[in-house]
Amino acid sequence: MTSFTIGQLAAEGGVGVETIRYYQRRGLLNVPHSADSSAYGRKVRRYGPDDFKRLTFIRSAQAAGFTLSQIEELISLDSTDDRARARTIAQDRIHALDQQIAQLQASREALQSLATECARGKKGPCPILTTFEAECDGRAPAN
Amino acid sequence: MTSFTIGQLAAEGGVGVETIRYYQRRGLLNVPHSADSSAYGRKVRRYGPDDFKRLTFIRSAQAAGFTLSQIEELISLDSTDDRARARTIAQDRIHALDQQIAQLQASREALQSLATECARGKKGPCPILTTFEAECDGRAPAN
DNA sequence: ATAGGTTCCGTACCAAGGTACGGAGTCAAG
DNA sequence: CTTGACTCCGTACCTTGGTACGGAACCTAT
Repeated sequence: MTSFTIGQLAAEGGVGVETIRYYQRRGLLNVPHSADSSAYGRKVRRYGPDDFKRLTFIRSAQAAGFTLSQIEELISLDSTDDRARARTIAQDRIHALDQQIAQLQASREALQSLATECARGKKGPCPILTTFEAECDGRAPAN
Repeated sequence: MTSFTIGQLAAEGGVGVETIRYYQRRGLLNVPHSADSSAYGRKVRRYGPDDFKRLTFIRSAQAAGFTLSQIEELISLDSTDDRARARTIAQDRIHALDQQIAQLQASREALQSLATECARGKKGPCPILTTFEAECDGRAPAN
Protein backbone atom coordinates (compact mmCIF):
# COMPACT_ATOMS: atom_id res chain seq x y z
CA MET A 1 0.00 0.00 0.00
CA THR A 2 1.62 3.19 -1.14
CA SER A 3 -1.52 5.20 -0.80
CA PHE A 4 -3.65 6.00 2.23
CA THR A 5 -6.87 7.75 2.92
CA ILE A 6 -6.77 10.47 5.54
CA GLY A 7 -7.97 8.03 8.17
CA GLN A 8 -5.23 5.55 7.38
CA LEU A 9 -2.58 8.24 7.35
CA ALA A 10 -3.82 9.41 10.72
CA ALA A 11 -3.77 5.89 12.12
CA GLU A 12 -0.27 5.25 10.78
CA GLY A 13 0.96 8.49 12.22
CA GLY A 14 -0.71 7.93 15.55
CA VAL A 15 -2.85 11.04 15.38
CA GLY A 16 -6.50 11.80 14.83
CA VAL A 17 -8.03 12.63 11.50
CA GLU A 18 -8.84 16.09 12.77
CA THR A 19 -5.19 16.62 13.59
CA ILE A 20 -4.20 15.88 10.02
CA ARG A 21 -6.72 18.39 8.82
CA TYR A 22 -5.47 20.90 11.36
CA TYR A 23 -1.91 20.48 10.11
CA GLN A 24 -3.16 20.99 6.60
CA ARG A 25 -4.87 24.18 7.62
CA ARG A 26 -1.61 25.35 9.17
CA GLY A 27 0.23 24.49 6.01
CA LEU A 28 2.34 21.79 7.63
CA LEU A 29 0.93 19.05 5.47
CA ASN A 30 -0.13 19.56 1.94
CA VAL A 31 -3.54 18.77 0.64
CA PRO A 32 -3.31 16.37 -2.27
CA HIS A 33 -5.55 17.34 -5.14
CA SER A 34 -6.70 13.85 -5.87
CA ALA A 35 -7.28 14.09 -9.59
CA ASP A 36 -8.84 10.68 -9.79
CA SER A 37 -11.86 8.84 -11.06
CA SER A 38 -15.39 9.91 -11.50
CA ALA A 39 -17.28 13.03 -12.40
CA TYR A 40 -15.97 16.48 -11.52
CA GLY A 41 -13.98 18.03 -8.68
CA ARG A 42 -14.39 16.55 -5.21
CA LYS A 43 -13.19 13.06 -4.45
CA VAL A 44 -11.49 11.22 -1.65
CA ARG A 45 -7.91 12.27 -1.28
CA ARG A 46 -5.02 9.89 -1.33
CA TYR A 47 -1.87 10.28 0.67
CA GLY A 48 1.49 8.76 -0.15
CA PRO A 49 4.72 7.91 1.68
CA ASP A 50 5.90 11.52 1.43
CA ASP A 51 2.93 12.66 3.42
CA PHE A 52 3.63 10.02 5.97
CA LYS A 53 7.27 11.10 6.21
CA ARG A 54 6.20 14.66 6.64
CA LEU A 55 3.80 13.69 9.39
CA THR A 56 6.54 11.72 11.10
CA PHE A 57 8.80 14.74 10.84
CA ILE A 58 6.22 16.90 12.53
CA ARG A 59 5.65 14.46 15.38
CA SER A 60 9.34 13.90 15.95
CA ALA A 61 10.18 17.56 15.95
CA GLN A 62 7.27 18.14 18.27
CA ALA A 63 8.64 15.49 20.58
CA ALA A 64 11.88 17.46 20.64
CA GLY A 65 9.88 20.37 21.95
CA PHE A 66 9.56 22.48 18.84
CA THR A 67 6.36 24.42 18.43
CA LEU A 68 4.33 24.02 15.29
CA SER A 69 5.53 27.43 14.13
CA GLN A 70 9.14 26.39 14.48
CA ILE A 71 8.37 23.18 12.67
CA GLU A 72 6.85 25.27 9.94
CA GLU A 73 10.16 27.05 9.60
CA LEU A 74 12.15 23.82 9.69
CA ILE A 75 10.01 22.49 6.90
CA SER A 76 10.63 25.56 4.81
CA LEU A 77 14.37 25.16 5.43
CA ASP A 78 14.11 21.66 4.10
CA SER A 79 13.63 23.04 0.62
CA THR A 80 16.20 25.85 0.88
CA ASP A 81 18.80 23.69 2.56
CA ASP A 82 19.91 26.47 4.89
CA ARG A 83 22.03 24.51 7.32
CA ALA A 84 23.21 27.51 9.32
CA ARG A 85 19.66 28.53 10.06
CA ALA A 86 18.72 25.00 11.03
CA ARG A 87 21.63 24.92 13.46
CA THR A 88 20.60 28.24 14.95
CA ILE A 89 17.10 26.97 15.54
CA ALA A 90 18.44 23.77 17.05
CA GLN A 91 20.79 25.67 19.37
CA ASP A 92 18.02 27.96 20.51
CA ARG A 93 15.92 24.97 21.33
CA ILE A 94 18.79 23.32 23.20
CA HIS A 95 19.20 26.44 25.24
CA ALA A 96 15.52 26.54 26.08
CA LEU A 97 15.63 22.86 26.98
CA ASP A 98 18.52 23.47 29.36
CA GLN A 99 16.56 26.09 31.17
CA GLN A 100 13.46 24.00 31.39
CA ILE A 101 15.43 21.04 32.66
CA ALA A 102 17.15 23.07 35.35
CA GLN A 103 13.85 24.53 36.45
CA LEU A 104 12.15 21.16 36.63
CA GLN A 105 15.04 19.64 38.49
CA ALA A 106 14.95 22.36 41.09
CA SER A 107 11.25 21.81 41.59
CA ARG A 108 11.75 18.11 41.79
CA GLU A 109 14.35 18.38 44.50
CA ALA A 110 12.37 20.84 46.53
CA LEU A 111 9.30 18.65 46.36
CA GLN A 112 11.21 15.52 47.17
CA SER A 113 12.66 16.92 50.32
CA LEU A 114 9.28 18.21 51.35
CA ALA A 115 7.67 14.84 50.80
CA THR A 116 10.40 13.10 52.77
CA GLU A 117 10.07 15.53 55.57
CA CYS A 118 6.31 15.15 55.57
CA ALA A 119 6.61 11.38 55.80
CA ARG A 120 9.17 11.53 58.61
CA GLY A 121 7.65 14.07 60.95
CA LYS A 122 4.39 13.28 62.69
CA LYS A 123 3.61 16.45 64.51
CA GLY A 124 2.57 19.88 63.36
CA PRO A 125 1.23 20.86 60.00
CA CYS A 126 2.38 19.12 56.82
CA PRO A 127 5.51 20.82 55.50
CA ILE A 128 4.38 20.40 51.93
CA LEU A 129 1.54 22.71 52.67
CA THR A 130 3.29 25.12 54.98
CA THR A 131 6.45 25.51 52.94
CA PHE A 132 4.66 27.05 50.07
CA GLU A 133 2.99 29.46 52.40
CA ALA A 134 6.22 30.56 53.96
CA GLU A 135 8.70 30.77 51.15
CA CYS A 136 8.93 33.67 48.80
CA ASP A 137 11.96 32.29 47.04
CA GLY A 138 12.67 33.94 43.72
CA ARG A 139 9.73 36.26 43.59
CA ALA A 140 10.09 39.89 44.44
CA PRO A 141 8.63 40.47 47.89
CA ALA A 142 7.51 44.00 48.59
CA ASN A 143 9.48 46.89 47.30
CA MET B 1 0.06 48.11 57.08
CA THR B 2 -1.88 44.94 57.64
CA SER B 3 -4.37 45.70 54.96
CA PHE B 4 -4.05 46.09 51.22
CA THR B 5 -6.24 46.98 48.35
CA ILE B 6 -6.33 44.55 45.46
CA GLY B 7 -3.71 46.56 43.62
CA GLN B 8 -1.33 46.51 46.56
CA LEU B 9 -1.84 42.80 47.10
CA ALA B 10 -1.12 42.21 43.43
CA ALA B 11 2.02 44.33 43.58
CA GLU B 12 3.25 42.54 46.72
CA GLY B 13 2.60 39.20 45.17
CA GLY B 14 4.23 40.13 41.92
CA VAL B 15 1.14 39.53 39.83
CA GLY B 16 -1.37 41.67 38.02
CA VAL B 17 -4.66 42.81 39.47
CA GLU B 18 -6.47 40.79 36.87
CA THR B 19 -4.63 37.71 38.02
CA ILE B 20 -5.91 38.18 41.56
CA ARG B 21 -9.40 38.49 40.25
CA TYR B 22 -8.89 35.43 38.13
CA TYR B 23 -7.78 33.43 41.17
CA GLN B 24 -10.83 34.64 43.01
CA ARG B 25 -13.04 33.47 40.19
CA ARG B 26 -11.36 30.07 40.39
CA GLY B 27 -11.88 29.98 44.13
CA LEU B 28 -8.18 30.01 44.94
CA LEU B 29 -8.37 33.30 46.75
CA ASN B 30 -11.36 34.37 48.73
CA VAL B 31 -13.20 37.57 48.12
CA PRO B 32 -13.33 39.60 51.32
CA HIS B 33 -16.76 41.05 51.95
CA SER B 34 -15.57 44.43 53.04
CA ALA B 35 -18.39 45.34 55.36
CA ASP B 36 -17.23 48.87 55.87
CA SER B 37 -18.35 52.47 55.76
CA SER B 38 -20.77 54.32 53.59
CA ALA B 39 -24.09 53.75 51.93
CA TYR B 40 -25.11 50.26 50.88
CA GLY B 41 -23.29 47.20 49.54
CA ARG B 42 -20.31 47.83 47.33
CA LYS B 43 -17.09 49.20 48.71
CA VAL B 44 -13.41 48.75 48.14
CA ARG B 45 -12.18 45.44 49.44
CA ARG B 46 -9.36 45.06 51.86
CA TYR B 47 -6.92 42.19 51.92
CA GLY B 48 -4.87 41.00 54.88
CA PRO B 49 -1.71 38.98 55.50
CA ASP B 50 -3.63 35.72 55.09
CA ASP B 51 -4.54 36.65 51.58
CA PHE B 52 -0.94 37.48 50.89
CA LYS B 53 0.18 34.12 52.27
CA ARG B 54 -2.35 32.35 50.16
CA LEU B 55 -1.17 34.19 47.09
CA THR B 56 2.41 33.28 47.89
CA PHE B 57 1.36 29.68 48.29
CA ILE B 58 -0.21 29.69 44.87
CA ARG B 59 2.80 31.20 43.18
CA SER B 60 5.25 28.87 44.90
CA ALA B 61 3.27 25.78 44.13
CA GLN B 62 2.93 26.98 40.58
CA ALA B 63 6.69 27.35 40.40
CA ALA B 64 6.91 23.70 41.44
CA GLY B 65 4.89 22.88 38.38
CA PHE B 66 1.48 22.27 39.92
CA THR B 67 -1.50 23.28 37.87
CA LEU B 68 -4.06 25.62 39.36
CA SER B 69 -6.43 22.68 39.76
CA GLN B 70 -3.88 20.78 41.78
CA ILE B 71 -3.22 23.86 43.82
CA GLU B 72 -6.92 24.03 44.46
CA GLU B 73 -6.74 20.57 45.94
CA LEU B 74 -3.64 21.38 47.97
CA ILE B 75 -5.46 24.35 49.40
CA SER B 76 -8.41 22.22 50.37
CA LEU B 77 -6.02 19.80 52.06
CA ASP B 78 -4.65 22.65 54.05
CA SER B 79 -7.84 22.76 56.03
CA THR B 80 -8.31 19.01 56.40
CA ASP B 81 -4.66 18.38 57.21
CA ASP B 82 -4.57 15.20 55.15
CA ARG B 83 -0.85 14.57 55.01
CA ALA B 84 -1.10 11.27 53.19
CA ARG B 85 -3.01 12.88 50.38
CA ALA B 86 -0.57 15.76 50.21
CA ARG B 87 2.29 13.28 49.92
CA THR B 88 0.49 11.40 47.19
CA ILE B 89 0.02 14.56 45.20
CA ALA B 90 3.63 15.53 45.73
CA GLN B 91 4.85 12.09 44.67
CA ASP B 92 2.68 12.17 41.59
CA ARG B 93 4.14 15.50 40.67
CA ILE B 94 7.67 14.23 41.28
CA HIS B 95 6.94 11.32 39.03
CA ALA B 96 5.62 13.59 36.33
CA LEU B 97 8.64 15.83 36.72
CA ASP B 98 10.96 12.85 36.32
CA GLN B 99 9.32 11.90 33.11
CA GLN B 100 9.38 15.42 31.77
CA ILE B 101 13.03 15.78 32.68
CA ALA B 102 13.99 12.51 31.04
CA GLN B 103 12.06 13.43 27.96
CA LEU B 104 13.64 16.85 27.68
CA GLN B 105 17.08 15.46 28.29
CA ALA B 106 16.66 12.91 25.55
CA SER B 107 15.53 15.64 23.18
CA ARG B 108 18.41 17.80 24.20
CA GLU B 109 20.98 15.14 23.50
CA ALA B 110 19.48 14.15 20.22
CA LEU B 111 19.38 17.74 19.09
CA GLN B 112 22.88 18.43 20.27
CA SER B 113 24.38 15.57 18.34
CA LEU B 114 22.42 16.57 15.29
CA ALA B 115 23.65 20.13 15.52
CA THR B 116 27.22 18.97 15.92
CA GLU B 117 26.93 16.64 13.01
CA CYS B 118 25.35 19.35 10.90
CA ALA B 119 28.23 21.69 11.66
CA ARG B 120 30.87 19.08 10.93
CA GLY B 121 29.64 17.56 7.72
CA LYS B 122 29.50 19.64 4.57
CA LYS B 123 27.92 17.36 2.09
CA GLY B 124 24.46 16.01 1.65
CA PRO B 125 21.31 17.25 3.31
CA CYS B 126 21.36 18.70 6.82
CA PRO B 127 20.93 15.89 9.36
CA ILE B 128 18.75 18.04 11.57
CA LEU B 129 16.19 18.06 8.82
CA THR B 130 16.55 14.53 7.59
CA THR B 131 16.67 12.83 10.97
CA PHE B 132 13.18 13.85 11.88
CA GLU B 133 11.93 12.53 8.61
CA ALA B 134 13.52 9.15 9.11
CA GLU B 135 12.97 8.30 12.72
CA CYS B 136 9.79 6.91 14.08
CA ASP B 137 11.16 6.15 17.49
CA GLY B 138 8.75 5.28 20.23
CA ARG B 139 6.00 7.86 20.22
CA ALA B 140 2.75 6.76 21.73
CA PRO B 141 -0.13 6.62 19.28
CA ALA B 142 -2.33 9.67 19.58
CA ASN B 143 -4.09 10.59 22.77
C1' DA C 1 -15.55 70.00 44.30
C1' DT C 2 -13.34 68.33 40.74
C1' DA C 3 -9.70 65.75 38.59
C1' DG C 4 -7.05 61.60 38.45
C1' DG C 5 -6.17 57.14 40.04
C1' DT C 6 -8.29 52.74 41.79
C1' DT C 7 -11.58 49.39 42.31
C1' DC C 8 -15.61 46.64 40.96
C1' DC C 9 -17.82 43.82 37.68
C1' DG C 10 -19.10 41.41 33.58
C1' DT C 11 -17.59 40.10 29.46
C1' DA C 12 -14.55 39.22 25.65
C1' DC C 13 -10.26 37.96 24.01
C1' DC C 14 -5.31 35.86 23.60
C1' DA C 15 -1.96 31.76 22.37
C1' DA C 16 -1.39 26.71 21.35
C1' DG C 17 -2.82 22.69 19.82
C1' DG C 18 -6.05 20.58 18.87
C1' DT C 19 -11.32 18.30 19.20
C1' DA C 20 -16.19 18.09 17.95
C1' DC C 21 -20.26 18.75 15.01
C1' DG C 22 -23.37 18.71 11.19
C1' DG C 23 -24.55 17.94 6.56
C1' DA C 24 -23.35 16.25 2.27
C1' DG C 25 -20.87 13.19 -0.87
C1' DT C 26 -18.54 8.82 -1.77
C1' DC C 27 -17.13 4.02 -1.36
C1' DA C 28 -17.21 -1.10 -0.61
C1' DA C 29 -20.04 -4.92 0.90
C1' DG C 30 -24.06 -7.52 1.31
C1' DC D 1 -29.75 -0.68 -3.80
C1' DT D 2 -29.29 0.19 0.55
C1' DT D 3 -26.60 0.27 4.73
C1' DG D 4 -22.78 1.68 7.19
C1' DA D 5 -18.27 3.50 7.29
C1' DC D 6 -15.49 6.88 5.83
C1' DT D 7 -14.31 11.56 3.75
C1' DC D 8 -14.88 16.53 2.84
C1' DC D 9 -15.65 21.05 4.54
C1' DG D 10 -16.69 24.93 7.34
C1' DT D 11 -17.26 26.42 11.66
C1' DA D 12 -17.52 26.25 16.58
C1' DC D 13 -15.73 24.80 20.71
C1' DC D 14 -12.20 23.08 24.24
C1' DT D 15 -8.34 23.74 27.92
C1' DT D 16 -4.92 26.54 30.68
C1' DG D 17 -3.60 30.65 32.60
C1' DG D 18 -4.32 34.57 32.29
C1' DT D 19 -5.09 39.87 29.81
C1' DA D 20 -7.84 43.57 28.12
C1' DC D 21 -11.94 46.56 27.89
C1' DG D 22 -15.49 49.62 29.35
C1' DG D 23 -18.60 51.86 32.38
C1' DA D 24 -19.67 52.97 36.98
C1' DA D 25 -18.58 53.82 41.69
C1' DC D 26 -15.26 55.16 44.89
C1' DC D 27 -11.25 57.43 47.21
C1' DT D 28 -7.67 60.98 47.76
C1' DA D 29 -5.34 65.21 47.04
C1' DT D 30 -5.31 69.83 45.54
